[in-house]
Amino acid sequence: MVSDVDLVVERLELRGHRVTESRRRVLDAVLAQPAHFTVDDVLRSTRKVGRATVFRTIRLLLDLNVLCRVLLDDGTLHYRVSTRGHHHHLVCRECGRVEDFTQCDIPALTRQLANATDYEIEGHWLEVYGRCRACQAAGREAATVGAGHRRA
Amino acid sequence: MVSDVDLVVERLELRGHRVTESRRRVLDAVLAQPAHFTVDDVLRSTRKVGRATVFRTIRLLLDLNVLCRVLLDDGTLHYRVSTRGHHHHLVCRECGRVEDFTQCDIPALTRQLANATDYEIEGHWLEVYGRCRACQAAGREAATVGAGHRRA
DNA sequence: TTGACGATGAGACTTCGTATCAGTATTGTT
DNA sequence: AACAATACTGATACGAAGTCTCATCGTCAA
Repeated sequence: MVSDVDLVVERLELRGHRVTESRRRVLDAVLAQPAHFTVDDVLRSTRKVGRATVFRTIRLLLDLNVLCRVLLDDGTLHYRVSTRGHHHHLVCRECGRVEDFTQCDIPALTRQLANATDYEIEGHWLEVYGRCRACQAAGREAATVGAGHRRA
Repeated sequence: MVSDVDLVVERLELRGHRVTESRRRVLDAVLAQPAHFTVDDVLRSTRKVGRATVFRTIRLLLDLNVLCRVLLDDGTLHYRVSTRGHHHHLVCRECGRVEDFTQCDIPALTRQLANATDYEIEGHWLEVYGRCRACQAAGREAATVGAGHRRA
């Protein structure tokens, strides 16, 4: 829904932020990325923008809910253009493809938890990992490396 | 269940790892920590053990399921002695207290998702954030700092 | 046109973690 | 007991990810 440059620009302005050349460059780069990406990917494709500015802009876009964070199961943090409000990610461990989903029954869980613990639940973070259909079909056996989390 | 030094030592030996002085120091330090801690906390309380060894040992303990990782909502990674198998965390945003829980209906979610997406679900990561009873009672209003994620 | 202030970029710095590597300790074998 | 093989260690260099500082610049509004 909010995947369009103009909409983001509008949102920036509404919040009193300036729409500068640098920000536009970062924004273009971000929107041109594949499904998910690291800050480094953006850095590499915005050669005329300072490192700090790229980080600042990405943080800004997070605050504006234009981007969301995707936690890969090796612990690395990626970013993704956020196409809806609250959602979660289903990440393929093999090819890295990401699906969004919203149909988790988290409200029920929240109620359950609140009852059981007396906490006032304010938010949650859920990432699900698996193998997408294509990777299953390709028959490649997942490496199944113990329970360890190692970096790429 | 596995919060005892001897049990961990046994587990190490079973897996063919040596129980060295350094490992014992790290283990003691870890078990002496409060509910959750960073690697740095452990580093500070194990003065005679090398930095690399502390990291290595913590990774080892993760592999042995003696520790698990807790993702705080500011994005920082903490560790916690794992008292049961698969579980999730409910973290108080104010005081940092952590409760474990297992009663989430993730199997149902998994089935649902598998049907809807044709993924083969292999794992997930869920962290829930809120305010514990004590913090609510203390009446301290949560700072409500926009949607930003800032470090401590 | 001037002043205030937001934004920028270069680069130093911090934090968290891994890789390297020479040296030490332990183990099993004979 | 001697030995080689191997596990482990700590110092340190390195790397990735991100923040902070600060002088400078651009833009808006009076």
